[in-house]
Amino acid sequence: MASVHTVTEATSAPSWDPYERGCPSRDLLDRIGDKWSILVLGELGRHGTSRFTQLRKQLAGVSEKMLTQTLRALERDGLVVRTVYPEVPVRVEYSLTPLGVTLRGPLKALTDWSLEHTTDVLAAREEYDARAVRTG
Amino acid sequence: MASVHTVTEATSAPSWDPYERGCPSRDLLDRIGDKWSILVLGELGRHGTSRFTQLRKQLAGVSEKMLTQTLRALERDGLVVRTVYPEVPVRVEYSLTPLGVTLRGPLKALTDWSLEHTTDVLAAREEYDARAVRTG
DNA sequence: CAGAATCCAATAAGATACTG
DNA sequence: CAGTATCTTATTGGATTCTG
Repeated sequence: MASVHTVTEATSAPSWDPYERGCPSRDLLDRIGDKWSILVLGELGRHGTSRFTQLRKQLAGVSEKMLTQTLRALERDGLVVRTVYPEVPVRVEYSLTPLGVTLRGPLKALTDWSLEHTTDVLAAREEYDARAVRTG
Repeated sequence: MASVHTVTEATSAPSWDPYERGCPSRDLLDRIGDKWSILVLGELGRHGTSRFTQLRKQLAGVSEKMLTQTLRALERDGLVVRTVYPEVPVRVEYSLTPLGVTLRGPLKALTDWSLEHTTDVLAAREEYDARAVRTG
């Protein structure tokens, strides 16, 4: 999966044309397709708002680094908003932007599908692997 | 971790439990989230059936290796079926399985979203980057 | 045609330590 | 708390060469 963007070279203009060939802009699909984005978006969609540490626990397994990167990327894409409360110690809350909310539907369709068809896929894998063993 | 796994060892049983914590099974999301799966699925969804070389052209940019890997993974997951016609030279056709067809809806929702909101995301990125520059 | 095999460069991911 | 910095390992992706 591609680039959780190495930021540093703020390429203002993308070199691809989102309209060419009706192509669904790999760039955007990559973002939601990366390792944690869907999960983060899902959590914020369900929870409404979460703090950094809270998210870390909910996503069980994500490292601080990855969570930060994912959150930053989502923020940059206008899907998530980061609010800092200058208390002591500082409190930071994340939630979906209106644009992020429009992604909830499509995302839910996807996670619903995965929940619904997990057993099918697992079965298919077992059969495939079994056949592979027999075939050599 | 023994570095002995050269991929080739058909990992029969996954070590995670898809039912724990109502988690939307990262394993499945990972599959469709990888670099080419969505595009391949999309092509097969639109086209109905495609041959290897045909797919390579339609996906413009995929290497043989990646296309093969993606196709194999999708086949293993029961989403794509591979049919070999023992002609000379051999002809191989790929198409969606019934299970794969059930993914069309969710996937279309996603690609439609990306088409619809590309400009929004692009605008958000520019603003974010502009602010980053000002902020330092 | 439709891959398989191999090698190598680029990225991503994770662990750990440190900070305002 | 909410990160940042740094280092190391693991995984990806692509180019190339070869084959039934």
